[in-house]
Amino acid sequence: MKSNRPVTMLDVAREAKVSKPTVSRALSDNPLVTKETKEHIIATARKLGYVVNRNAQKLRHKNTNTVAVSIDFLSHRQNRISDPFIFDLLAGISEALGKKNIDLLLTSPNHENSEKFRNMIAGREVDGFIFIGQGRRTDLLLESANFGIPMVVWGGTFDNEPYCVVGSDNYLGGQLAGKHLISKGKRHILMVGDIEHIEINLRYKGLQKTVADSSIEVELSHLPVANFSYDTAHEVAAKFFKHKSSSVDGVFAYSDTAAMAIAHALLELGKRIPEDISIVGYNDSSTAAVYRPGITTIQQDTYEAGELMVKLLLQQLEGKHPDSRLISTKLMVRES
Amino acid sequence: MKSNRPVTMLDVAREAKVSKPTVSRALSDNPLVTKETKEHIIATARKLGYVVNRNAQKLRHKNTNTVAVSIDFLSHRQNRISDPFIFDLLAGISEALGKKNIDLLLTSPNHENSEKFRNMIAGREVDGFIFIGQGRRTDLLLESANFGIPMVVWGGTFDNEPYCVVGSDNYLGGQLAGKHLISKGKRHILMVGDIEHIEINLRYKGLQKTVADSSIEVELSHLPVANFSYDTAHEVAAKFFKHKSSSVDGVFAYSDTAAMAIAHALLELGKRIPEDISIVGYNDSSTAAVYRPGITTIQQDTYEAGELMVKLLLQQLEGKHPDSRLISTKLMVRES
DNA sequence: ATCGGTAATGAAATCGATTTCAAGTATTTT
DNA sequence: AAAATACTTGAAATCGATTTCATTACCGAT
Repeated sequence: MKSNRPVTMLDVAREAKVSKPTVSRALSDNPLVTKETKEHIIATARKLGYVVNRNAQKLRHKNTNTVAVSIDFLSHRQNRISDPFIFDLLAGISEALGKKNIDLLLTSPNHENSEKFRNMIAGREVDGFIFIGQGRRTDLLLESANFGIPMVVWGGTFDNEPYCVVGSDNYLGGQLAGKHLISKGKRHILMVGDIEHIEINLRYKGLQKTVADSSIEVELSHLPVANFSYDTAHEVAAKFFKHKSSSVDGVFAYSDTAAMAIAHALLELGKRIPEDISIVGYNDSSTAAVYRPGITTIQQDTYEAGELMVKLLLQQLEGKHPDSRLISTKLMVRES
Repeated sequence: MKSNRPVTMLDVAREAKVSKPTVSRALSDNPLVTKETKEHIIATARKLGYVVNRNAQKLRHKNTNTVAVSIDFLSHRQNRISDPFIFDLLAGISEALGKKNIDLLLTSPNHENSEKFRNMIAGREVDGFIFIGQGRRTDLLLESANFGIPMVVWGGTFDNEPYCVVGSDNYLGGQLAGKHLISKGKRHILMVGDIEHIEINLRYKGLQKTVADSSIEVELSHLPVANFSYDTAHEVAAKFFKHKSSSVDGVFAYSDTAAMAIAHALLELGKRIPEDISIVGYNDSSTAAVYRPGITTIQQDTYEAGELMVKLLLQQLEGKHPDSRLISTKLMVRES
């Protein structure tokens, strides 16, 4: 006549002929309890199949042991060819949290305001937030920061941002791309992307520096592209290279998707890659590897990124105010 | 002299000069409370910035209102070119749960056993599980099912699986691929993939049926590939098409990644796509769209999949035992 | 033999909500 | 006017753990 009521700590206490507090202490390995009673209690707990009720525990402990990761899936659905990079980042965060035994609550932003985030903190659902892939909603991020929500954001750092940002070292990325192209003998580099965009601007600055420091004379020009889609990049590149019989022999694109689109356009115009024009992308998205020609790109260590974001968030939970940080980037050389 | 203690229901009760239960009822829109007191209470709650403590609520309610989604990120890290499809699926699930106001806890399997899953259920952390992208760990899934964990699995259905599976309609997918190739005038179709694999086997059966039903005479053969990576598929295809000067003019590959690898190999051998050989992939991963030539593939509605998985899980939580289900698939025609 | 100190345990309070049940008030019925 | 019936409300119990504080038992020191 087994009842369906879940096994509670009291059940274990009764069975082991001790009191509730002793069971609690034994299971949390408190030194107050003798080794013998501890073992006995652990054994009976296992025998009864006891599992601690996390909600009761959290209520009493007042800790949530949970971090929210916010991804804007809706905006991602809209442009389907968005970076699988976000997924890699999520994997890195998941692993880092898992190692510390912290739960990961996956959430999407409320599209009106940041009240949802505030409520999740106030309602003791989560201790803090990691925001990835929502560069376009800085309003929500600023609101959240104003509420005093512990948070780390993936993206570009701008001066004095009111929250902690972790992002790619865009400046270094630009330098790496420049050095690579120059070392391949390219003498006229075209930067494709909107340099009003903070992250891309930093890459451009890095590229500029490398060109300026080069012992060889290298020309640098720039082609702005407003929109992030494959098609737009393809169109802009096709137009640019068709009309101008330019001397450009190296391209640094704002993303791998753009790099592929540009490669596509160039091949259609009969150019050879990399003999005539060499292309470097950004992100090392999984697409870059299987594309033909393989896209040379700037790779970011998503594992390191996840670890770092989690670390910085935990520091905030301890009351610290860590600065924004950059993660290392490196060049991934492929055919292009 | 503002205290830092969080605002509780008792604070609201005192401020509004009513009792705790009345506040509780007012906030949950219980008809027992008069409209006036309700409004008054809601107003003071807002004034004090009160947010219900979810842990206390869950403890008392005994519901968790949370579903776990398990993805094996580690195995994904290993083969980097794994389907971004998993990400799309996750997005679909996230949206479906969000609509029903259910929290999504993202978790990874314990690599030894399924005890972690059991504890999450017993510890009232989550009500049930959705498993995606871990077809290779059926042992964990079976263990979990034996524990009586409410669960839905993404993948291939096999007869009498002891848990609820949602997957692509592989048989229909095979038929669609076959019809497409035949309509493009192809007369010798090669199925590439391991037909011991349940899902791929179903696609093969669908393809066979279509070939058999065709008014035109069509030859069908099969090339097994053990491993799921790009490189293996490329190698196997290169060898096959180099040695055999075969009559194959249509290929149905087990995935988009394989389709691209095969296309790659064929182009290297000087074949034209689709003039000489036409290729159909599977999954409509984001790579398939940007690849050149664009890969014709079988698309699955991930939005629908997410909705369905959530629906079936909720049915289980109501004590029902829904059958496994297939989601609709359709042909996405591109250049290949 | 008494005292002080330490080690191990348990009774009761607590975390912050919800629910049960009793009680009070207002309204209608006879 | 008394009784029966609704409506509202609140006191106390409850969910399942942890923590505080008091208590007991045992040891060595005086």
